[in-house]
Amino acid sequence: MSYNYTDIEQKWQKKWDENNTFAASDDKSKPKYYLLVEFPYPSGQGLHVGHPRSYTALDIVARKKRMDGYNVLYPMGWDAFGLPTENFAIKNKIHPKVVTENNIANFKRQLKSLGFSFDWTREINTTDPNYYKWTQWIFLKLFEKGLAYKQEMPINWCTSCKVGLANEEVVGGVCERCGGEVIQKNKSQWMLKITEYAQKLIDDLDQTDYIDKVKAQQKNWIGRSEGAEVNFKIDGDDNIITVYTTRCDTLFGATYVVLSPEHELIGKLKDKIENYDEVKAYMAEAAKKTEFERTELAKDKTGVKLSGIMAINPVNNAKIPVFISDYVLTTYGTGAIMAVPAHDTRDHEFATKFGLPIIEVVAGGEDVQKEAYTDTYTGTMVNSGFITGKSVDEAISAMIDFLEKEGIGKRKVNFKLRDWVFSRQRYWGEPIPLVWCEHCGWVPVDEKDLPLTLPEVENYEPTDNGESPLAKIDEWVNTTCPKCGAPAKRETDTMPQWAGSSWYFLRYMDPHNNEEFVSKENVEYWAPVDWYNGGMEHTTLHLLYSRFWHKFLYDIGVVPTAEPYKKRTSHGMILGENGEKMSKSRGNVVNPDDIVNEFGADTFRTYEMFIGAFDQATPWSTQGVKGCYRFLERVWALQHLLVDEEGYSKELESAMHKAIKKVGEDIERMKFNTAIATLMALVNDFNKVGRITKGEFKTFLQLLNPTAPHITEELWAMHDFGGEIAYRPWPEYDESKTASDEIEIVLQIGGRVKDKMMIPAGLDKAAMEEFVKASGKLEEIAEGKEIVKVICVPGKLVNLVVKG
RNA sequence: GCUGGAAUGGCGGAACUGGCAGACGCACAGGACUUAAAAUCCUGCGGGAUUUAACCCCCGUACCGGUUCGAUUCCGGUUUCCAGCACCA
Repeated sequence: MSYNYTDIEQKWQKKWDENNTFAASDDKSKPKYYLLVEFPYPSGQGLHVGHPRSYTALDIVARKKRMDGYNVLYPMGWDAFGLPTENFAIKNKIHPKVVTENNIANFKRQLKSLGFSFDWTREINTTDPNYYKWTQWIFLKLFEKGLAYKQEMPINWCTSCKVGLANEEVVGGVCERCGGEVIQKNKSQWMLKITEYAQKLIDDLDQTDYIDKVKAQQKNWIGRSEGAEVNFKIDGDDNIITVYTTRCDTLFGATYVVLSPEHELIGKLKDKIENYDEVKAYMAEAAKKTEFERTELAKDKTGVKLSGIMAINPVNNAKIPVFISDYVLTTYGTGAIMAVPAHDTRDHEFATKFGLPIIEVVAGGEDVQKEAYTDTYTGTMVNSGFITGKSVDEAISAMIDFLEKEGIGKRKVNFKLRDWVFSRQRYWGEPIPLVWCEHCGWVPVDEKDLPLTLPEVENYEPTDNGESPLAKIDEWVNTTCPKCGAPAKRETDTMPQWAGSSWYFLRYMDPHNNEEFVSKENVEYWAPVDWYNGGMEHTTLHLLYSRFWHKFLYDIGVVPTAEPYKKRTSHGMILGENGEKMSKSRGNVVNPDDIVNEFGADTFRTYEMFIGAFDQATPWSTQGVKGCYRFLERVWALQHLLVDEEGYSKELESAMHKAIKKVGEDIERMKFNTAIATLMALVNDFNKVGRITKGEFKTFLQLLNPTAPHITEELWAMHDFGGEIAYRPWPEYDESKTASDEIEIVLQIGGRVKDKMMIPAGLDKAAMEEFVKASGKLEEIAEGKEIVKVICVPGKLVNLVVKG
């Protein structure tokens, strides 16, 4: 009988489905293990081979953990709000809800065809009103605690999607999703105060077991810097310019001050600025540029001096000029800087262009008139009054003490992280459950009236004036104030796609609860997620947002842990066969359906794990898939070698124990490729020996089961080994049996292998040296040369140092 | 520029704490089976020198240097590539 993967796989998938084999148990007395993969956005393209890399990996871990006796939660759902669905709906005149349903059906079929052990009884969908009721509820809690606020501010506006974007969604000056041009546009937007959690989001990374690059990238994005704010008086005026600097030790070298073109002081000083027309023109010019243009044109510094305005350097009372320039960002620090051209490249460039003085205050560089000396942390202060002669570190703390004592400055920590723009002017998202009342202001919709559902509309096209499509539906917009009953209007913006995914891992713990977003009992049992795997592209978006929401929920006492995810790992991308990123335009996309049809799900899963190091990008190889198919065929053929004998045979006993240990450890370490290599080597061993005992076959099937569940269950059932592998404990190994009685060691001279010999296992260093010396081998390989030194490494080798 | 990571055969990749470099797979070559091909099975497979053959020898983990009895692994420096950030004061 040959290996008929299609029949086998359908048979077992049906069985698992009907029996809910992998539903997490409600038995809370068992130890739990919560594994999470990012739930997909059900796009029209269907599953990509990149999705199953993550799903298969944690499916293997899930199956292994079940065999280890854990109550495993491994759920799946749909992150289904979002622009592509809406755009498709508009183009094809189908309701987004219908598009979503169709896409989900297709995704689900594909996922099931791969035999993942998801708990489908807990499936969730962010667009389901029973789900987004709680997304809205959490938003209202944020609003209640003052963490959601509406503000008129310049936002990133995608001209193609006609929607505002969060900073995290703008990549290289263009829209992350569609690549369209992003401009700055003033709009009144709902914002979430993620900045309030900036410090905690950094600090609490210490409690987590995230891979280093994720931690590094999050810290980088939050961008903490320590420095000081310093006040500069304006000569003959009461206004003060406050600047932010990380290097207050260089204050004696500050020869001018620069304001961002949007700085509010410019308006206040209007009457005193002699060249206001010129200044105004520059401001207008800067406002027209997109943020991208401003940074792209960085090579050439531009700016205008505010004639008639002089600032006073507080440490030496020098009168210094004030400029506006777009190289100073309004959104960071105070929107104003003190310029130290001797020790900052940008300031140097600007000073050179405008003929401003350059004063060296840290010694050690070349000629600061020619080039800024920026590598200054080891230098000594010069030309710096009371801090002259101090090291940079000493100078910084001395200066901060001075500033605080004199009341002209203070220590200050800044973050690059900005508040989260939370409004979207689109239809296919969660309605923001707030009502605007002339008398009461923004009033939350009553909790009992949640969910506030999306109205049925004819037309969900975005409007050119930046209003949400919901704004056109009068009967929905016009309502009464929940507080005073007066006529009022609903907020018409919707939430961004990131809202639903910011807490979904909590809903899986209790997906059908109508009273609470999750019951206390369940969240206390299941939280936190033990292991979360997902793409690096979500590090600064989803991962940061969901940590923020979770921390908030922790602070209001509804979840028991400060961090949502204990461990976070990330898989590498699967590239096209040509080594390029897979994309439709490059024509190198591989469809999982084709692979499943031609080789089966078990082959697909095995190949995806064997393809290369899990955390690294690797090109797809159709030949490689065939190799994995051959392996499974050889596994199928093992039954012809089966002999009626329990236990392990003498010659393979050690190999079996080693394999159990290695495969188990490799799964924990995400070394799936070497776990499979071990199993392949084992099949080679069985063939070499020419027979396989029942004990060996059983153990082998169990070790392979997490990777290739269908074929292994089938072989197990065919040979009446009893029950199903999925419910059996993981095989045990005996450490003492992983070593053979005799081991081969290497004899070296000067680190070069000269010979090998067999010695008894388990000898300590002295005994080993004794044994090797007694064998006479050493003299033999030394070939008459004098042996100066003998280095013994137990169980490994003997190295000689010889003379002559 | 900053932060993180990587570089090993024709290819994907192994090598746990410094101890036999190239596991496992692919591709390729030769052989068996076959009328033939495919499939399958067996053998070989980093480079070089040498040889009837085997043994043996030399070089080799991006590059230069160091530490060590011994370095793919540790240290210093260089180059290239990938990812993220980027006028963040």
